[in-house]
Parts: sequence; C-alpha cells; structure tokens
Amino acid sequence: MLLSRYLLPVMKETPADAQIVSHQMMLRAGLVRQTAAGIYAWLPLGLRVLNRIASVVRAEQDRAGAIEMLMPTIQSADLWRQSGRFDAYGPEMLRIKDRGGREMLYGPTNEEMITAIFRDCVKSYRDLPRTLYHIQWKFRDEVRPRFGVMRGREFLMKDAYSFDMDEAGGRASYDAMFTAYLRTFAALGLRAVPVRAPTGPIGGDLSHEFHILADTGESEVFFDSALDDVDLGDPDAPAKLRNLYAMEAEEHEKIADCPVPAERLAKRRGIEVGHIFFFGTKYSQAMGLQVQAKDGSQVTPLMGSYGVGVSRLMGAIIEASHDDAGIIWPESVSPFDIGLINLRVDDPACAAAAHALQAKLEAAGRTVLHDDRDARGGEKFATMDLIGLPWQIVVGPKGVAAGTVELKRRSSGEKHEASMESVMAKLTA
RNA sequence: CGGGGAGUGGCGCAGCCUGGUAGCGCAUCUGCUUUGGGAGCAGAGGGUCGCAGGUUCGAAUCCUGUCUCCCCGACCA
Repeated sequence: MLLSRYLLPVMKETPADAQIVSHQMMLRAGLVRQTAAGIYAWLPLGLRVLNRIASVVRAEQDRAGAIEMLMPTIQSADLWRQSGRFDAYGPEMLRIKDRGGREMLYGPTNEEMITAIFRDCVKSYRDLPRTLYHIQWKFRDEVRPRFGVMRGREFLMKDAYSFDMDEAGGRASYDAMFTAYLRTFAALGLRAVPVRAPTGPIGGDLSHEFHILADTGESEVFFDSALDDVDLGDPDAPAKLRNLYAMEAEEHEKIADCPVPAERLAKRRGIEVGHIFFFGTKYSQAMGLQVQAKDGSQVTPLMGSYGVGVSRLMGAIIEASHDDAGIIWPESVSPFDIGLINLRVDDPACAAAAHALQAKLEAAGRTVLHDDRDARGGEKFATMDLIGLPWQIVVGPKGVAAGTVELKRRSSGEKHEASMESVMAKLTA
C-alpha cells in the first residue's frame, strides 16, 4: 500500500477531548474519528486493526469448537418480553420504533435471540452440546461514555452461547471457553488475569472476568502474585489460574479472611476485556427451549454466555503497549507488517529500491505501508513511530548507494544497516 | 442521574469582562531553497464564532432559551 494513496490523517497535536493515552493515540494515529458521544467511525488503519483483533478472537473460538453465525443488531421488543428483560433492562437499552409503530431495540446482547433460534432449530439431545458465537456491533446507551473506544456506546463484541444437556456438560463448555480466552489474550500479546466474578443464585466458580492490567483500568483488582508465575503454555495453566485468588475490589472487600498472605497479595488496576458465565436455565426456561432426551423426556438445556470486547481490546492493547512516540502493535494485530520509508522520493535510485522492496515483500505475503510521500525524513519517522508498525525499513540515498537499507524494530528501537537481501530474508522467514 | 467545564477554519488556542464586522500556531495549496528524526523564506485558500430568539445604529462579545461535547462521582463488554 502506498501511503500517498491511502487515508491516514495523523495529528501532531493531541485532541483536547481525549484523556487517556490509548484514546489520544487512536485519534492521533488516524485510527478512529468520533461522530457522537461514545460512537466512532473506523478509519482505514483502525479498521485493519479491528479486523485483525476479530480474526484472532475468531480463530480461538473456532479452535475451541464454537460455531460462527451472525445475528442482527436490531431486535424485536417481543423477543425481550419473553424473557422479561424488555422492562428490566432500563434506559441503557436503545429503544426505537419502526414505521409501523412496532417496538424494536438495538441489541445490547443476544441471549434472547440465540435462545429463540436454538429453540426453533433444535429438538433433540443429539444436537447438543453446541456453542455458537457471533461478532457483531452492540449498543448500550451508557450514562457516561468515556475513554474512547474503551467505553463507547456502540462497540464490537464477540458473544458466544453454549447449550448443554446437564451441569457437567455445561461446566465442560465453560472450561473450553475459559481456555480459549487465555489463548486469545495471549495471542493478542496481552496478559489477562482471570478474576472470579459473582455468580448470583447459581453459585460456584462459573463466572470470570478477564482483566488486562493497566494503570488506566477502570476496575481495581486484587490477586495472588503467584498468578504472574503461571506459564500460559502449560496445559494445566487454566486449572492453576482458577485455583489462585483474584477478585475485583468490590468483591474482595466483602471477604473477611483473604486466603492470600499479605506479601503475595497484589493490587492493580485492570481493563475488563472479557466476561464469561454459566447461568443454567435462566433463558432456556423463560423462552421455552426444550429438547427431547434419550429416554424420551423433555429437558431444558443449560446455557452459558461468553463475551469479549473486540473494539475495547484495541484500546486495551494500546494502553499495554506504547511509548512516548506512539503505539507499538503486537505483530498479531498490526495494521501492516512493515512500514517502508523512502527518504528521497525524488531520487530515482531510492524510489526504485523502495518500490522493488515493497513488491517483493508483498509477493511474499507481507503487508507493507510504503511512505512514498514527498515529505521530509523527520515527519516520516514520526508518523511511522506513531502508527506503531512492528518493523520499519528505511531506504535512503547513502544506503542505496552501498546496497543497504536500515531495519528498525519498533518495540525495542534497535536498528541496523543491512543488505536488502538479508532484510528480505529476515522479514519473510 | 448529581456536580463542574467548554463550543471561534481539519487540530490546538486567543479574542468575550470594557460590543465596531475575526486572529495566532500547526495542518492544507503554490513557488523557491532544502532533504537521515515533525525544515526555511515568500505568497494563498479555508470560519454565517453550536443553534434560535432578543437588546442595539451595530453582537463572537450583552440577555434568554436550546442543542452538543468533555471532566468528576454513582452504574457497566
């Protein structure tokens, strides 16, 4: 991709409305544009990141055996009356009427809809267990949107729903998602702490929130510092993590005797990026979902639901990975693999070398943002650092004369001169 | 929803108190000089000052209403 033909409105100055670093950088790096309180347009570069985050989430859902589908954003109020939530949900739900005066809503979540669909499609125990998910826009009319996409009103969310014949099956479905979540956040370059969440009337340990630790997090988390030592590559990691203490401040304070010795109790701020819970027959019962069991009886399936804030993750990733110059994308979500800077667009040798490198890298399957603008070096370096692509290749007249380019690693800042061939080899390995 | 703040060109701001027909920096466009970490000089374009009423010879400025956005707190992927 040639930057001269792209849309990348970077800003040198920080917009006054943005308070936290991820919001500031998303605006400055030309990823998003606010269109109303808590509602954002995704500019080309931001959309690429959003799609890549969704891809990582999708890959781990698929690996865990969940099945992708897509439900609409607009739902009928009737559906929500079946569960009783149309009246219970409160002003957070955006209610609208169609031309016929029918009550509709912009979905804040999809339990009712998936339960109704499953109810109408599935009649036999043979079709269970199943876990279905979709990645779709949601709307919650937050009292106070803030922190950019971290607490927007419109947001992209992956929500999955499991259906099982019995408690043991439900627990297995839950465990599979728990593991999938650990893998997902690790693949995004994040370390997430699973925090036990209140389960309401069901009890047990079947609800967890996943928090990314960051000073700008909205919640306060207490946890056993032994969590830091758990190797996520270890197959027993999920079990180990679930046995270690971790609670949100509000819950922690209710506990008389904390099971963690004071010297091991860590307190950090966290960004909630995922929440999973098992709620049994709450919706299946209300919506009349029943399947016939092997013995001919009618059974009400047990359900769980599993959310990941896809758009929120973009903010969380930036909070966790940036420096003074800008964003540092993990390779798994970076909008492009490589930023290619031509320092002298007017120099035929430089232009030829830069275009050749771009072509070769793209032919090898790497995505490249080639800064071929007629601008000075300093501006190009600053732009590249701001948008945070993992690798930068700098093509300049001195290097080209000597047959070399400069390769820079964004995360460490280290750079060195190397032949074009060796840079190609390194980046396409 | 309570408390506070702000709306002036794409971004950051000044002007408002003490009304006289809009200004600065960045960005943008043109030309020349430059070219390895956000260049210099010269010139140019772009704003019904959130909106609606009112006061006045005259309103960005004063008055009233209204909309929007931001911050702090209580609530949430």
